[in-house]
Amino acid sequence: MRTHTHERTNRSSSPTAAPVDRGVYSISVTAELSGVGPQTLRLYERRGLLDPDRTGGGTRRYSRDDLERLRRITELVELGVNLTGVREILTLEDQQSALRAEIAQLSHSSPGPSGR
Amino acid sequence: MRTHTHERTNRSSSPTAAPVDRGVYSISVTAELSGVGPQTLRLYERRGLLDPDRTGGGTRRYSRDDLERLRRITELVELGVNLTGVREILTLEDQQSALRAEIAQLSHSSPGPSGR
DNA sequence: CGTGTAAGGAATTCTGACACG
DNA sequence: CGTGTAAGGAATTCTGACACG
Repeated sequence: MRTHTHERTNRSSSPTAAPVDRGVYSISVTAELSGVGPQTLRLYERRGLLDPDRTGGGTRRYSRDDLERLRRITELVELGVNLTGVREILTLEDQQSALRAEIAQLSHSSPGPSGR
Repeated sequence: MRTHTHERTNRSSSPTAAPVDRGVYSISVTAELSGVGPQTLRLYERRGLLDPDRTGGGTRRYSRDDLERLRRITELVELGVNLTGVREILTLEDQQSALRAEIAQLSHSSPGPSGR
């Protein structure tokens, strides 16, 4: 997981997870940036892989975070994983990063034997 | 037809992972116990989902652990995950149990705020 | 530009059959 | 009983097209 936030960042208030990552890209821009096609993006959403924001009018707004997630989806699909599998994997990976964060915090007080 | 073996007889010596779990079931017995069919078991192996022991003559020997893993595989396949996805998921789940074990050990010295 | 749904080609998963030890 | 491989039906994934706001 790489964070490429150069400028344009949120050094405003919260330093950790940024809920400031509002959706800004339309479906057509997202399709162009990702190479994934609008219909496919809608399909991913119906399958529970993505959940972009919506404007009051119902238009999808994809965030930077959504784009990163989409990159991972594309990776897995190219690997040959079907959409149901991708959904499970993303869930597991989300859990994993939570677990790793917990370990990092616990290690703060007592440095462990550096697993892995 | 699912067999709910609630026996859970593993009170031998080591309480955690038992490397004593030698392969004992032939492919036909494993097929019968799991309802998975011999050709499918071989396919799972080629796809990297299972890696049963082999006798000197090359005959597969499935362990209790393999059976448990197979149950999980069946679960995921029935859920609609394809075999490539199942492989990735099993890898992630193996990593997860390692991470959880690490957390459990770290928590021994300093009890955390009960995550999850 | 956005929304959604129904049709069809390409690829995948799995089984039953074959040949052999 | 075990080993392996090639053939074919069923289901899935994705795209281009349609109709509409």
